[in-house]
Amino acid sequence: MSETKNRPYHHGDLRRALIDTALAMLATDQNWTFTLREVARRTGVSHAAPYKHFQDREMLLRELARIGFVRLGECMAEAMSQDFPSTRAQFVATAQACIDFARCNPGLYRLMFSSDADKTIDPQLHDAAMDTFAIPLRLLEDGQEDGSFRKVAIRAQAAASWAQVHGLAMLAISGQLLEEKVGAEPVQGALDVLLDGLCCSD
Amino acid sequence: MSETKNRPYHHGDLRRALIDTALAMLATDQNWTFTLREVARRTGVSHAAPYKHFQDREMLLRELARIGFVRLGECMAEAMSQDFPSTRAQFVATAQACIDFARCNPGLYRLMFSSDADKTIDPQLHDAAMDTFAIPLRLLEDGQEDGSFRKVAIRAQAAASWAQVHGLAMLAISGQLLEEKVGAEPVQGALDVLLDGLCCSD
DNA sequence: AATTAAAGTTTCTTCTGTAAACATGAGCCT
DNA sequence: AGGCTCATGTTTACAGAAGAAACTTTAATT
Repeated sequence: MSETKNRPYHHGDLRRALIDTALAMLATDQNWTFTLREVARRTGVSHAAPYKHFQDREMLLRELARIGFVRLGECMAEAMSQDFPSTRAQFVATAQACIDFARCNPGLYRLMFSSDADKTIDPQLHDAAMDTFAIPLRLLEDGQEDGSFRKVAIRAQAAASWAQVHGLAMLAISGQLLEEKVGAEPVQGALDVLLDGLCCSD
Repeated sequence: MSETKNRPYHHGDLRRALIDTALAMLATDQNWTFTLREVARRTGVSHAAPYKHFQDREMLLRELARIGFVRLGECMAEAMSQDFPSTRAQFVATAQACIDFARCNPGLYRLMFSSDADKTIDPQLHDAAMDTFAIPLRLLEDGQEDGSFRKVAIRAQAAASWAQVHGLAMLAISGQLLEEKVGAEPVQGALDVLLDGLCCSD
């Protein structure tokens, strides 16, 4: 009760506080159906105060998504920067990092790729997403360089890799990669399929 | 003005009419932010009438998603059932059918995989989705049988294939598979990567 | 010390979802 | 035919939300 009343009129960093509250609600509920008023209430501020920092509810959601992309990028960059016996192992570890991130933050991950995180109307969000996508791209380039990966159009390889990893992440958080459905080590197995190919080429 | 007033009290098939209106709005706006009242208004019916057919707004959305899965299944089944020189070509055509469906119905496709189409609380939706997923699964089984595809755990292969196709569809409708970004024939290229593998095995 | 502008609050309007009570009419039973 | 009944409509009511506008507080600048 010590700070119930003697809170100063000005919050100090309400923008950040609102973001933190919203991220917490997103993590708790695993959805972003919360209202802006509820966020304001939990932050202990009037329902109109958020509008001083965010044009509307959707702008807050896009900021949450942007933060999500930054964090995802950090996770993948960290996983990628360790020592590996092969580029292949490095690829798997980086992919696993993305999928783990989705598993730990399903709500946030869904938001990042939902239509509420429209990258065409928010340059900052767009850039954050692009920066994150650039991380695995470097891995592919290095892999082609050192002979680990086939030398085909890097763009196609990147699209395929990203589609695969993102697709697995989405399947994972929809509960469709459970052991009983898909065997043990489902992600490893699926990544092996991508790495070795579907066809019998040999 | 001929039928403005002399509409009968009972609609006849309001449930279907509401679904049609909602599908049309989804197709026009490419999002499902429409309100239930607006759907009712456009269907020419009072704002409470929909509740006689749908428990709440989310239930209508799940029904739209269910219809989406049925239609997607039809598209893939049709593409798959044609004559092909190889199982590989059949696989590509089926994948393309899914991605084309997403391109033609981006709003609906997004809804189908959004958290508003929660398969864990709607058995009918869950079943429709499973029926659709089963279609490419048969293709993989046949491909393993006839020696076109590697004989690895079918579940892992299915997960990888589905992840790849769904991932590409999502990238496509996010405008991230444009020629200038990803080269010509981006989908074909990405699918080739999956089919042949990322690694230099040969 | 006075002024200003950013960051809060209060108040108000318009909308939504949803519940409850009421109205209509199509189909069935006699 | 006459009347019941129930699914399917409508009307009315209400709580809560978005967002605009006008007002208040306080930190910072001059």
